[in-house]
Amino acid sequence: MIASSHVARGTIFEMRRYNPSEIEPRWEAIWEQEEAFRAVEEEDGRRRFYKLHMFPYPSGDLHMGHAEAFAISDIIARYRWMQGHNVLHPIGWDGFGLPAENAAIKRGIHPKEWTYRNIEDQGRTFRSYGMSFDWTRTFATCDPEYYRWTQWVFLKLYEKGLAFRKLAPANWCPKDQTVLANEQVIQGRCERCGTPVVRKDLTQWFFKITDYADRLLDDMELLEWSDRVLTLQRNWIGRSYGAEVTFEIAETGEKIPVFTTRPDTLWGVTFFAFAPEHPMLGRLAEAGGTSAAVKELQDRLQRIGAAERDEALSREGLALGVHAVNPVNGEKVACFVAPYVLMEYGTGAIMGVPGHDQRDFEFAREHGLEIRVVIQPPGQDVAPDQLAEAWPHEGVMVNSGPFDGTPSPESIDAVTRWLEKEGKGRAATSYRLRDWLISRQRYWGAPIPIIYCPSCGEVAVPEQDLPVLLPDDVDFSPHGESPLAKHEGFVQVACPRCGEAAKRETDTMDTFVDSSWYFLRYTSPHDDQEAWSRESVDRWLPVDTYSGGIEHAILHLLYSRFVIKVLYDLGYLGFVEPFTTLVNQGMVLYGGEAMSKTRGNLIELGPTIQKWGADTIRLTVMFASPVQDDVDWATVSVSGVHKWLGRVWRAVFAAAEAGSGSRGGFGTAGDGDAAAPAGDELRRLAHRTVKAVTADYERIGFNVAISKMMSLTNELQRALDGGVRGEAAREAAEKLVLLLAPMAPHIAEELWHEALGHTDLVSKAPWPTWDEGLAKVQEVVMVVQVDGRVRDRINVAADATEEECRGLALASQRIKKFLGGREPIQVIVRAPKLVNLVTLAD
RNA sequence: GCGGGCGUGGUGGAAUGGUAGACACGCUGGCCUUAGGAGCCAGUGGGCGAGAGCCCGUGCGCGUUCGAAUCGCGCCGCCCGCACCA
Repeated sequence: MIASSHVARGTIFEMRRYNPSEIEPRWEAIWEQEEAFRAVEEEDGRRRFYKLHMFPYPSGDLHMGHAEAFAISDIIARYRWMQGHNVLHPIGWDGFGLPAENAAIKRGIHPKEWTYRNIEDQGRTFRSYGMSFDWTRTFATCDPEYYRWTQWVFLKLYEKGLAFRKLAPANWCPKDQTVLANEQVIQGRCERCGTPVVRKDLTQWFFKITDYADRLLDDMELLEWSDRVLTLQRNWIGRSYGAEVTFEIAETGEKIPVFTTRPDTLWGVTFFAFAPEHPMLGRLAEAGGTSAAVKELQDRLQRIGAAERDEALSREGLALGVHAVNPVNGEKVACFVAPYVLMEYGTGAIMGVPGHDQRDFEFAREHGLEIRVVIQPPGQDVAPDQLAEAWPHEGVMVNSGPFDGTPSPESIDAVTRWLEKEGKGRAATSYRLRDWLISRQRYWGAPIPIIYCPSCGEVAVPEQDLPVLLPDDVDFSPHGESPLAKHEGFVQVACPRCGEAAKRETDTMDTFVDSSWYFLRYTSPHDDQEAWSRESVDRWLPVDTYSGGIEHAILHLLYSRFVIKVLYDLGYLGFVEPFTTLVNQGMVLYGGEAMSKTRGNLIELGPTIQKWGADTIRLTVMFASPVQDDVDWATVSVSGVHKWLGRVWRAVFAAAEAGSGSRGGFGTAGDGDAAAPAGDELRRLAHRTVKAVTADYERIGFNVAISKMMSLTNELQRALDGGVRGEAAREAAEKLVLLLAPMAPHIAEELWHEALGHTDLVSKAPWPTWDEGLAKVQEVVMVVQVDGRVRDRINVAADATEEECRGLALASQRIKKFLGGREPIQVIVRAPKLVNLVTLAD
């Protein structure tokens, strides 16, 4: 018994105005009191449904972007409750991260205080938005009770050899004396001070995600995600098939492999090039007598950023004075150092084929190197000096010794097999994906649980010593190394193995590590014995529907998939993909631009709810466009939706009153027979609407679902005005309220109790059903076409046969007029909707 | 350059290969009201017509089909991602 003051049927109805500011807080309090949306851990025969939305970053309060995203999540969760599922719909916060630190530096308050204050604000706004979260399971990733287990996950990867340190170039701002994440480098400059960023080599921690490249690609077939996101991930991993071919340096005898996707162009190699960071370069330059010039080039590159390097150096290069021997024909070609060769991809060295690669072509032109045609476009005979650009496409091999005449694409396999047989190379696969750099020289993150001992070396913090607590009293302004490095109490530690004085790792983890496993923790959020209970995780996971912004299409989703696969391999989980279905919502724009604080066009959610009510906002963002499309808040009509809710309010109260008097049954009119057919029609419409709207909920077509509910509202009111009374009116009103409940839960509860007199929560009420017979249309408008043009419309019974339709169409006076005596040469009948009379021969 | 997506009224958007523009916003006219960010009614793709109605119309072109916004091919334009990835 929840309703405090529901009005019994048959009493005098008091027609109140729709007043969301009075209704909404009341129902929010009731849901919370009743723990209406608490996921049930025990087995109770219901299907479990895990609805997750990407947890928010606690910077400031919620804005309209959150309004759109979380409305989708909440509607799905509430719909599943009404479908009789046991729903897990949790919320937490991605608490660590740079913005907290920067905001804190700017405002002079501690990141912790700033973060937890924002979490509190956001939580309050979520409640006033009517979110059906299970509030008993909430946490933030910056809680020590949480990051303890993030550190534990790190240790599991470390034990498996998947977390390791290596020297790697980082983005370094010389002014701020700090390492920057890629996202903080805007066009080669520091996002904060505008100083050009330089490369600096630092020893940093990585996760070996590259080991999982194939599985991350191949398991995509298990996912119901949009092609868009899957393609983004596929491109990001960037798997290429080809061959590794070993060249030999003529002067030193050193062997150096290169990766190529086009082994069929091997006879077109006219030069060889190394990346400027290639480790062999020093020795080769020495052998070639070019050490000074090479050193000068390397130093210059070191000083400038990656972006500038791309533009300024384009096809620059320097001959090393040594030669590489092409294994297929024994030719010696000149070796270069060239900045367009990347150390990070393949082997850091390339074979140069100017005839068939545009970059090699431009390089050859620049340096006066030979251009050779070894793949002839089909049916053509192109001489090298006729080439205006490289020919990277398919063709027939020429000037290629034993392979002359071999057509691509078979030529690639043929040459690869030959290389393997001759011991000159082998089939190989290369990836664009790099290992995941997780070190951050920052304060506000989870400390990496590693200790460096002078005797024992790198030692993992024992599990029972977790968490490695982040100290509060730290000077977190940037100084070029982690702020933790200056905190003696943190750094100094006894070696867990030998007890000697040792030092802690002072870098913290990338926040993407925190968010790569948080969805597991919701299943047992307060467990202080283990990160998650295997039993509980197996019950709830994988997530049934995961929703969130497209901006996380690559990093967060890829990292989570990777971590889950590792944990599966280690036996901690029983599934390989965390998120079965993914829904990406569009952005909320303002005047065609993304909302942002700096632009000053950020519409906050809290005040907007104050003004219109949560239900109106939820419906407005859902009605404005399909969920995956953007919404421009500058052009939406909040008042249109608000007015509709007013009509729903009045119609449902009126219907309840009209339905309370006579209980005579469906279609019975209170005042006269005239309304009986209208009541019958209303009833059919109600059933038809339930069927259609249910399908819309299933496919997440919320904008269309709303339009159908609007139509039902309009017809209900019209029917009431036309004198419809009794069950027909009441049933239509009930079904409307039930259909509306996931989207506008507050007004739905109020009407369910106050107008319709129920005592249970509509939020947990069974989803409305429909009668197929009633939902079926009785009479339809049949379109009669002559030669594909609509010439008449005839009302026919929905079950009219093909023969009946044909007869009606041919009997039509209008159609006779259009036929003008001609006999149709063909009659297409699609009973009962369409007849097409064809008179034209083609 | 490569990959993906998208082009429908003044606007947001509907439309299992079968009535294009549902449902709204906006606008126009009218009614009601002391008043209203209220309510109600009618109209609203373009052209022609007094009207019944006719013609045109989903970026452009070609095609498949009795029939195309929808399927295929070729353009044009816009958006997003990656970008010297060998």
